[in-house]
Amino acid sequence: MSQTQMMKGIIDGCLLAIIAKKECYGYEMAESLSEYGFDTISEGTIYPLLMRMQREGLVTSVLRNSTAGPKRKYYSLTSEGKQELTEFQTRWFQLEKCVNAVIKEGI
Amino acid sequence: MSQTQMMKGIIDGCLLAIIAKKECYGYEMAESLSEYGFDTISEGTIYPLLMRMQREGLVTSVLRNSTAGPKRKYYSLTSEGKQELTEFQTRWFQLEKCVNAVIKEGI
DNA sequence: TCTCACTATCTTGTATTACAAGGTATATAT
DNA sequence: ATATATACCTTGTAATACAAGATAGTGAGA
Repeated sequence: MSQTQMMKGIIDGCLLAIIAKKECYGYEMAESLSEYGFDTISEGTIYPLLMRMQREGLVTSVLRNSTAGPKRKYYSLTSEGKQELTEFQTRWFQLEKCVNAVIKEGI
Repeated sequence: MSQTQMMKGIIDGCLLAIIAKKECYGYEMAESLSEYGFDTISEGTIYPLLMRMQREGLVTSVLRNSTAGPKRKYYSLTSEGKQELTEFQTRWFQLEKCVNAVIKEGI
């Protein structure tokens, strides 16, 4: 069992939460997740997720010039994305409650 | 994004926690997880996980007669299993902290 | 008796996931 | 020139959770 496996399905929601705070690009999100305390999350994980969420209509993107490298693809939430974030938060709090119940209490 | 995806990698640890409380068999663990508030977790999920964890030396099993159906395969934690449970708890609390930070706070 | 419901385990096939590894390309500093 | 940091993307792989279904024992009621 690895930290990796425990992450499954949760990174998506965290990316939505990060984008909700401010318009943001993939490379920046990877750094942001590290600052929040996550183990380094590969760009090979993040970029496909962003592309899938765009395909699903949860986010939109625009290219903007950077002063320090190639163009950045900035993502924003759509209204569907905002709704999905809300639903993710609900699922997360539910999961948190259940796992803590199993871990901490006796039957 | 589904509840399903968010579960990935977490069920293992919850099973270890349930077995730690008392010797337990697969079918019973499925019911137990429901009582803890989890959405129904398929037996097609649980049995392969138990078999994998046995293969990895985290649990052992014994067959015992049942008064109400076929024999039950009761699982117990090995010392490796106990250690893995401890490590799972550490990883879980870390994950919990990080996800809540992303969801709740601004940068 | 026979059939239904419940108990209990396991297998097969599928979609999805996270990632390592590597490729491509731009900008700045040395 | 070349190195470093920035920035995006693709390919191939191992693992995951599950739906669906196979198999089988037990007990209750028609």
